[in-house]
Amino acid sequence: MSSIRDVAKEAGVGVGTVSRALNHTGYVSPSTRKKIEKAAQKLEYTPNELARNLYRNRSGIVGLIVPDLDHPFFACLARNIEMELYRQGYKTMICNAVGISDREREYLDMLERNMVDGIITGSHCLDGEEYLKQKKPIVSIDRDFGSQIPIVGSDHRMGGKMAAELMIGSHCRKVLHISGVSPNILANERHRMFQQVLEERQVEVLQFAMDWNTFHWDAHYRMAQEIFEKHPDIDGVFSGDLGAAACMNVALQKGMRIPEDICLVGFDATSITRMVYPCLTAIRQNVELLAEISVNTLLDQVEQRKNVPHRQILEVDIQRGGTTRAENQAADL
Amino acid sequence: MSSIRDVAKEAGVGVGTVSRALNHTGYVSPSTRKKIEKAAQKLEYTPNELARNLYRNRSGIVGLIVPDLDHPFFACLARNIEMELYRQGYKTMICNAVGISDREREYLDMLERNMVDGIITGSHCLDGEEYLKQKKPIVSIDRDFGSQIPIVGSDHRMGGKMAAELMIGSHCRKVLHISGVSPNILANERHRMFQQVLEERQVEVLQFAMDWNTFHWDAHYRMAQEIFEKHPDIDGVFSGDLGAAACMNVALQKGMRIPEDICLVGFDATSITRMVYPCLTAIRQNVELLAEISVNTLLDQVEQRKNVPHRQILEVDIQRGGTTRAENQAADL
DNA sequence: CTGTTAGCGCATTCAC
DNA sequence: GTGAATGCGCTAACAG
Repeated sequence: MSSIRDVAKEAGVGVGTVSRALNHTGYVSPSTRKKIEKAAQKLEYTPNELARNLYRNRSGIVGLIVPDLDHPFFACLARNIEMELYRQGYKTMICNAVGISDREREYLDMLERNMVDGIITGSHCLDGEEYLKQKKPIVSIDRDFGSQIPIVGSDHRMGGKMAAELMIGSHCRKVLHISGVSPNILANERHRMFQQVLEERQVEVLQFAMDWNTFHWDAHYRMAQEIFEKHPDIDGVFSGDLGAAACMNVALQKGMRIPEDICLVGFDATSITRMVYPCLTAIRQNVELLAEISVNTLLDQVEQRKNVPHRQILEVDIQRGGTTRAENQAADL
Repeated sequence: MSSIRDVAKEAGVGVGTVSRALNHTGYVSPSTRKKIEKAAQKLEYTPNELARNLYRNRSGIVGLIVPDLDHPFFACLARNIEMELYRQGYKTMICNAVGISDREREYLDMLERNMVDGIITGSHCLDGEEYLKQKKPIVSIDRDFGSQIPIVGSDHRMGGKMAAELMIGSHCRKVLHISGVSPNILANERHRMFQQVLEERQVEVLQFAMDWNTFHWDAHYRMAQEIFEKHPDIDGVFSGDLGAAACMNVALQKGMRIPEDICLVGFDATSITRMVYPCLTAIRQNVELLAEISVNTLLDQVEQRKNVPHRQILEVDIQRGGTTRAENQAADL
């Protein structure tokens, strides 16, 4: 671990010159530059990022908090965010919150400790207050923490409407609606809208609340079993991809035909919707754009490039699969 | 951003005392401790991790390189590794390599720059040489870089054998075997073994090579379509979960019955094998243990706790699903 | 164009 | 018990 000093000594110059030469900042004569580069090479000099960070008081790291990495939507989101951050010269530190609010809090602490330059959070365990205390940049995905923290998310309202219309177009009469329960998240608008549109058309809607912090498959599967035990007569399901896939699995197991006996619509349109057979009809979130905008909104603040809007809502669209009927499509959006 | 100096001034003591008091290291009288704590609270002092890192010459961050976060196996692995690292007081910096060897290389650079204390790599793009140059701790998952770098992985040999016996037990006569191509990875033993066992029993095996660095669903799906076009008469498929699921999807689409017309066995047994219907029979890797051992092997080096074994191979087991026949199970393992 | 100096914030000697 | 001094490795300002 040779330092810049060793290089300076080896090249017979001052440390400042070495710094300028190696960073291509400021003037340095071609001849001394050569000497320095040679010395650096000889000593296998590599700059110490830790020292640089201290001086600059920034780490070039962005914290990303997700509820669970092992969930198709968040895995995909994390991937895209990581790539966009990388493209812009930042590293991603990841935090799997899995319903442990302590972990979320500790990540916020890292903000104050200058460990990370900013945070993008897709988790919702912690009280809004904890977030509002922060002075460094934060971007929230899908949850509204109030005017202080920029939020970016999908148009859940439209998503709920689209899903409802898919149900109507499929002639469903009794649909089950699985929703999480968490305050101030955009997803709530989707749930409200879905129910409203269907009830206007006299379609019965059964609500099924799922613990918001449950993300793994087995829990979804057990839930699906419970659902069909309690409500064997439903003819439609709207849920996150995982919930819809689980219901589909149980329905098939019970010998139900899709979409004749039951229609299913997922939300997110992650790749799992295309793995199951028939492919799951789903409302698609634009994850790539979500990632890009989250990152830019954060970095605009970190680098003080410009002011950021408080709220950015992205369009959603329909991924048609084989779990809804195509006839009589609702065209009056 | 008040520093330890401000606190010292506020409390009317020296910086050294503040440091000792706040870190609970060394003696400090109860009365001055009180003063210091009060001052710290008043100034909202938070230690600057960046400065600490420089002094200690370590960051407490471990780099994790995966081919693609948006792949069920690696997402799950990353999740478990992150949690184990967290449990042991480390943060995880994630790198999605997606076949871009530059990114992998840059991560290795971060090692030398003291940005991360060690690396766990599950990616395979880069030449082994690049890795061998490193002096700081590295742990490889599934790829053998030679005696310098510890490797941890699953017993692919046994996995291949188990899969072969599942095929035999299902009376397959012509199975398609999808394998990636990459040198020095443990998975190669699985491929070799699978073929060997089947050929000993006069079962025909068609090899299908897939680009190792392709991980997303659509590519797998297209591959599956190509496979059934070229080989409509196969009655068995062995592949990674994604490949098996894709083949299953296409087979169902073609009206084939499972497992009567075609049997499928996946490798990894990620949650997607339980999403599809019927559930996919698969050889399970013990991801939790894989994560735990990788982390411990790395940290044993980072913290110089003890010497680590060069090679650690974990058992695999069978997750029985509905895509193979249960009769005539091979019991002679 | 280049060398010297002064911190970035902290933790650890070592005298007192 | 405690304070002052030293340095982790680097960069930027300032004289030369």
